[in-house]
Amino acid sequence: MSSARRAHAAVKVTVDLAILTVREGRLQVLLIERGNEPFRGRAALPGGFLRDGEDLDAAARRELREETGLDGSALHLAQLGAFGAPGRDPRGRVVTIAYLAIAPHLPVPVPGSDASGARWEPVEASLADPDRLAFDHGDILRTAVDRARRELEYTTLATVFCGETFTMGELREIYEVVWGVPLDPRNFSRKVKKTEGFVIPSGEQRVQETGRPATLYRRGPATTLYPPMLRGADQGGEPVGAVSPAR
Amino acid sequence: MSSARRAHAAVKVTVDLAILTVREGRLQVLLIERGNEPFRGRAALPGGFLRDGEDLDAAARRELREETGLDGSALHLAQLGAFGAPGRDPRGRVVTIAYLAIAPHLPVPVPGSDASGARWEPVEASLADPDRLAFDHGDILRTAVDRARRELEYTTLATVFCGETFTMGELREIYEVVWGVPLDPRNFSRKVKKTEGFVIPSGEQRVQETGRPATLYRRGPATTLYPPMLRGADQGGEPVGAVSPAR
DNA sequence: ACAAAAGTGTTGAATCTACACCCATGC
DNA sequence: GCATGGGTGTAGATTCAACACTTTTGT
Repeated sequence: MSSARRAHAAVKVTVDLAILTVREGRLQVLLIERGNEPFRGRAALPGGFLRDGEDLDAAARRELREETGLDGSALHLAQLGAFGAPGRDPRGRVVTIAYLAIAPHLPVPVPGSDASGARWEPVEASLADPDRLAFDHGDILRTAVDRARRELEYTTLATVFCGETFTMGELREIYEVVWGVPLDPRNFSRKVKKTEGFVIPSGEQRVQETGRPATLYRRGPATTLYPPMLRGADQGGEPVGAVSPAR
Repeated sequence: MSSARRAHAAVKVTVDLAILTVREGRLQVLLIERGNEPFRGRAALPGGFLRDGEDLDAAARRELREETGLDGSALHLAQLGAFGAPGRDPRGRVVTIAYLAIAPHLPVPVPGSDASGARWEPVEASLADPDRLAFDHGDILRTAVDRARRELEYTTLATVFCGETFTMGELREIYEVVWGVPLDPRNFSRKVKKTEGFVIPSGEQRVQETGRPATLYRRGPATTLYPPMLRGADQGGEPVGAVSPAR
């Protein structure tokens, strides 16, 4: 217990974004290099302070646009939760609202970026060293990846990793990369097609470098998957965000 | 777009709790009657301001204790997310971090309560009128109930609704009440027992008012359920907290 | 022809659902 | 005995996992 105990702590609120994509066969996250103190020169998730009169979701979309040039209305954007440990920001008491954004396989590093250097990096690299990212961004990223993995099971989230149209193989690659397990192409295809509203055939085909041309699909109207896509047992992890032992 | 647009909005942070239990065959939420403005006399979720140097989770546990007399370490407590729409609190800019707490079937209203009147109320009643609860607490409660329903499927959350020991019938009642669907007692029992680590027999029995005595169980070590408990198709709802159309 | 990727069919194992049936208690 | 809830057995439908096999392209 610290001694300071005035009620109504003076708090600043930031919004931070874990923007994930699948590139080069790996799950990658968009990082910026911090141009200012604290943590100057360190890699960090893009984000910034909440403005007066601004909604949280709007702030997330604005930061997305300012720092990456991406259009928030086209991306999946969902709140992950609040991170507010007292010592997480050396400037003072700062609570951040973390967001998970999913980007389709994008051109490259990112156009119109505000920050010194924005780049994609494989999440394993970012998570390998707990102090690789500024603040508690390692924790946030871990939460984001967990969430993305989980949501692939029960929702159609995987389709937003893909472009406007995509092949069954591309969609399957999303699952394989995010989950880190190989899936049977035959059974995968069958299951996706059988799940009502998951994907709809666009009527066109795409010629591959090799092999038979693949049917192109686009997102269907469904958001939740029933039955869910399975990735086998275990997976561990707390029930989503449990705080107390509760056991 | 509002005109005020200084960066670094001055914000206060509160913590609000949606405390759920199953009582009298219904899913109920703990409400207090507000003793101060704004919304004086209106029903609201318990909560209060974050203090200096205090962790978010610690604040949630403190409010739980202060306002309800419950011991946070014994309850399931998990963050739901942040709610921060600009107009949600007439006192100014207040972002709240909402928590979901699950309480076992408790004695009654609640001992040692701080607030004028704390009471349990069926969630349908609280949600029937969008303005029944103060602030945006209706939204928060809806999110909490959705989350609880979802977590019953994939986690052992149901056991924390029960006391230290419980019968299969009591555990089943949790599912039936929270989901609002009847379940087959025979299949339910079999499935729970087959899921490793969900429950463990305590070796004792409880004599009922009527019928054969029931075996008493206590929580097992598992936190996630595989395979999950199923409640049939649909359910609808956005993919958990999607913000943008993303479609 | 051959490699490579897209797809279809099939089969055995596991699971879900529904329900018949037995067990143990209070009245 | 009989009502009531706890609990086991079992059969048919559905789903899953694994893999043989066919289709369609580029080289």
